[in-house]
Amino acid sequence: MDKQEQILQAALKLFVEYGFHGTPTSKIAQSAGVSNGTLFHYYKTKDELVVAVYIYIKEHLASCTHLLPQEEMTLRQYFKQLYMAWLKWALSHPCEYQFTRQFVTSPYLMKVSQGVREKYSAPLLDCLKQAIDGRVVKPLPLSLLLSLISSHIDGVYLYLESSDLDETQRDELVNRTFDLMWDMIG
Amino acid sequence: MDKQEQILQAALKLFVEYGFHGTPTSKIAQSAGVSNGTLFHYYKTKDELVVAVYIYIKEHLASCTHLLPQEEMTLRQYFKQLYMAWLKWALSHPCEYQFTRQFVTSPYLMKVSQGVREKYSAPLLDCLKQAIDGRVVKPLPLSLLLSLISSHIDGVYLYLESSDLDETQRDELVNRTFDLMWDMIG
DNA sequence: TTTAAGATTGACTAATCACTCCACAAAAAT
DNA sequence: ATTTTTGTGGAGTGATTAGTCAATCTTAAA
Repeated sequence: MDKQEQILQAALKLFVEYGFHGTPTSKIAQSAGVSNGTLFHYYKTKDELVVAVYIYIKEHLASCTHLLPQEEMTLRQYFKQLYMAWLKWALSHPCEYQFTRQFVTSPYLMKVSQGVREKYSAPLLDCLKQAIDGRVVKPLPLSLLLSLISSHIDGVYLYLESSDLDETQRDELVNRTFDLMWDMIG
Repeated sequence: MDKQEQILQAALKLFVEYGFHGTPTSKIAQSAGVSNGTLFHYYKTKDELVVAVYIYIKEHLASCTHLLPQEEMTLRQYFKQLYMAWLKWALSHPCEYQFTRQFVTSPYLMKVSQGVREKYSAPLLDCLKQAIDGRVVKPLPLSLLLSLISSHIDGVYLYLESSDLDETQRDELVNRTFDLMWDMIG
C-alpha cells in the first residue's frame, strides 16, 4: 500500500469517527504515517481529499459488485444477486458504508459532478429498465425506483448493523428483505 | 420569537448549508442578530447547540404529526395518515429534514441518549404492533419495520425533492408510494 | 426606591487549523 | 555521469475558532 492509499485509509477511519471538519489534516497525516507536506503533495486541499475518499470507496464498491448476468438466469435472479452483493459489501465494509452515508447527506456531495454520481448506478439502472420492459417491475420513474431501492438497502443495513444476528440468520434476513423489496416494486 | 429560538433557527440554516463544523459560532450569532456572548449564555458549547437544534426539530415534527386514530378508521387508513403527515412535513420543511438526515449519519448522534431517540418513534411503533397483532402487517421484527419505513420515506423524499412535480402530481405520487410500502409490509 | 438575578454585549485569548515553503532524497530520464 | 522530475519531511505562518470575562443593561421582586 503506497503512501497515497495510506492517506485515504487513515482519512476514511478518522472522518467516520470524528466527522469531516472534526478531523484535522495533521491527525490524518500522523495516522497515515506521513508528513503534513506529503498529504498536501497528493491533495491540494482538504476538500479535495474528502472527495477523493468518496471516489475511492465508490470505485471499490463498483469493483466488488460488478456482476454480469449468467446464462439461464431470470431478471429477478440477477437482480437478487446485485442486491445481495451490495448489501453484503456494506455489511463487510461498515466504515466505508458509513462514510458514504455521511458524505451524501453533507454539503460535500455538491462537489461531485452529476456525471460521476450517476456513473455508479448505471448497472442497476440498466437492469431496472429491462425489468420494466419485461413487465416484471411496475412502470414507475427509474429515478424513483433507484431511490427506493437504495433507501431500502440503507434500512436493512441499519437494522442488521444494530442487531446481533449470526451469519446464517443474517443471510436469511437478507433473503427475506429482498422478497419484501420485490413485493414492493414487482 | 425570542433570542434563543433565533439562535436555533440561524444555526439550523447555516448547518445545512455549510455543515456542523463548517459553520463558526460567530457566524451563527451574527446571523441570529445576537452577540457571541448571548449564544454561549444559552448553550455552553457548540456541541450542545447542535444537539439542541436536533431536539428542537424532533419536537416540532412530533407536534405536527401527532394524529390520533378516528372512529371507524381502519389501521391501514390510520397508518396512511401518519405516513402522509410525515412525508408532507418533510417536503414543507426541507431545511429541517436535511438537518436531521445530516445529524443522524454523523458522530453527533451518539450525543443523544437512546431514550430520547426512541421517544419520537413510539406512536408509529404502537401502530405497527397493533397491525401485526391484527395480521394486516407481516410478522417481522418491529425495529426492522421501523427502519424500512423511515428509509422508504427517505427515498420518496429524495426523489420528490429532485423532481419538479406540481402539488397535484406530488400528492398522487405520495399516495402511490404508500401503496408500494403497504405492498411491502402488508 | 433598592436590590438582586438574569440577559446582553463585544473585546479578548489561547489554541488550533489548513496550508506553505524550502531543504533534501530518490528515482527517472538524458 | 548529469540533469530533471517527483516524492518527502517538518518547521513555520497567518487566519480562524470556540469559549471567557468583566462591564452594562433589563426586569421584576422586596
